[in-house]
Amino acid sequence: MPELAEVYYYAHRWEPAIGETITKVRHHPRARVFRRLESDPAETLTGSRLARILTHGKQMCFRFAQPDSWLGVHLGMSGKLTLVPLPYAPDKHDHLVLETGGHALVFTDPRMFGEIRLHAGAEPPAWWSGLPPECLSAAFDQPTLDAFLKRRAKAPLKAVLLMQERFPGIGNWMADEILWRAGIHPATPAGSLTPSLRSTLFQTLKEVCSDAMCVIGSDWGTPPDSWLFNHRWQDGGMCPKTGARLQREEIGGRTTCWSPKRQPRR
DNA sequence: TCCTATGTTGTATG
DNA sequence: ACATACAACATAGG
Repeated sequence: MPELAEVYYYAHRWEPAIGETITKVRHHPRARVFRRLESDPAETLTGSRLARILTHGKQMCFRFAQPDSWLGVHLGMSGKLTLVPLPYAPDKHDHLVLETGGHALVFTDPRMFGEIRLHAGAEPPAWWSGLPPECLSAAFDQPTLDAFLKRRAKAPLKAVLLMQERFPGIGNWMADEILWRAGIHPATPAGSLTPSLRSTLFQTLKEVCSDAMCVIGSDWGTPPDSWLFNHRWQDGGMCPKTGARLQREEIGGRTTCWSPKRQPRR
């Protein structure tokens, strides 16, 4: 489900538990979400204190102290985090439940495309320290974008924007929103953009990321109808800019929505 | 019953 | 080695 801003939103559902100590850990070790686990959650986290909440694109990291450890969470397609009062009876798809004195911190994910990772020790694990620059950081600049578009020259832009190695946090709806605002057809080969369109794409990408963080980031706000967001989900939607019917088709392996008038195929 | 779903990874192919 | 395309993963809901 979640992209950049939704990930931030869900990560901070656990905020009230900062400073609290984990008294009990419940999990189903055989669930797919634990496929790359490198240490046992109960042994590693019990008695340890939640110190910090961090997010990076679609990745989350919860820092625990005394002893030090790193809990990674990826929500996949259907994952969520919630914080509920105790006592709490775990639901069918609650794969990890951390209990403190007052709260249950719950990771739930019916489809199990999400993932839980865990690393014990003071040094950050590679799965956290090796992430690419965030889209909203200064290190993500125009030359960075240009170089990547050149390397992925023949792939459709829609597929390229979904690559987390360069665009951490961008998902299906954000990619469509970016291309729609930029007026670029999603099937356009990444290497074929003029310098002027590359500049437009860069600015639009930053804008969509920052708008998403403002609207969804801390509370859950629904994006306004002036975005493509509210019109792209099902057949029959209308473009809020042109008033014409939106088109939907699979591009880059994902359902893609665009406005033919604004985003002409070249 | 059939289709879809805000994601990533492994594998095949060029 | 690199880039691209696609099946596979598992479940719920329309």
